[in-house]
Amino acid sequence: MKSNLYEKKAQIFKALSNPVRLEIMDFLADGEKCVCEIVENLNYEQPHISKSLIKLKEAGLIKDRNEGLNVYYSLKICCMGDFFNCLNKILETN
Amino acid sequence: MKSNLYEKKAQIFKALSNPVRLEIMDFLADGEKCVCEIVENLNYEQPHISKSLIKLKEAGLIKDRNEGLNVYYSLKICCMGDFFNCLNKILETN
DNA sequence: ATTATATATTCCAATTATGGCATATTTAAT
DNA sequence: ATTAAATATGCCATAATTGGAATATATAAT
Repeated sequence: MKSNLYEKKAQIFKALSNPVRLEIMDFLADGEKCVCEIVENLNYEQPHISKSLIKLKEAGLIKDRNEGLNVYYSLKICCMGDFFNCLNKILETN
Repeated sequence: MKSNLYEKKAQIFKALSNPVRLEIMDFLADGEKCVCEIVENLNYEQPHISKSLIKLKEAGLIKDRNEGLNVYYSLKICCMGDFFNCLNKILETN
């Protein structure tokens, strides 16, 4: 029960424990974006971006929406901003 | 510069991306504890706990203090609670 | 039906994390 | 100086993650 909950939380943190995926989260904080926009703006291979998005989605951090050929991703979590601010403080401190 | 910042944040998330370490963070939320108390309360080997604590400390999430033979660890971060509440919401949703 | 475009998947080698066990280090007490 | 107790470190096999390259799938347009 309880340990299972820690597992699930760890899963979420794991999804966020990668610089590329963090950069994607940051980019999505600006609003919904299609994969192509993300690939254009961040400098990584399209398959890499795609895999990163899927990992974030599986963790429940973002959601997707199809429109023709495009897939639009957006944040599904509202409290990232606060926590990121907190992290910035930590990074300043040490 | 910027990518380096994402690296560092990813490092913090990585430290939190493990159920044992999350359980330790939760336990420390109650207040400062020595390693022995953590080992007694959580059911893991002492070396495992010790290594987990060091990883959390390196990430800047906890701090330590020596007193005789004992080493006391405590949280160095104030915003975990809010973010954990947010995670709970996510976990309820999916 | 063919072609083009957007996105996802598979495969793979290299790196990194995990957790157990044995052992080392440090401090205090006798 | 020895011993005991608390904590940290090193070693190791296994498992998971990483990111690149090639390929597959799906949708739309001609």
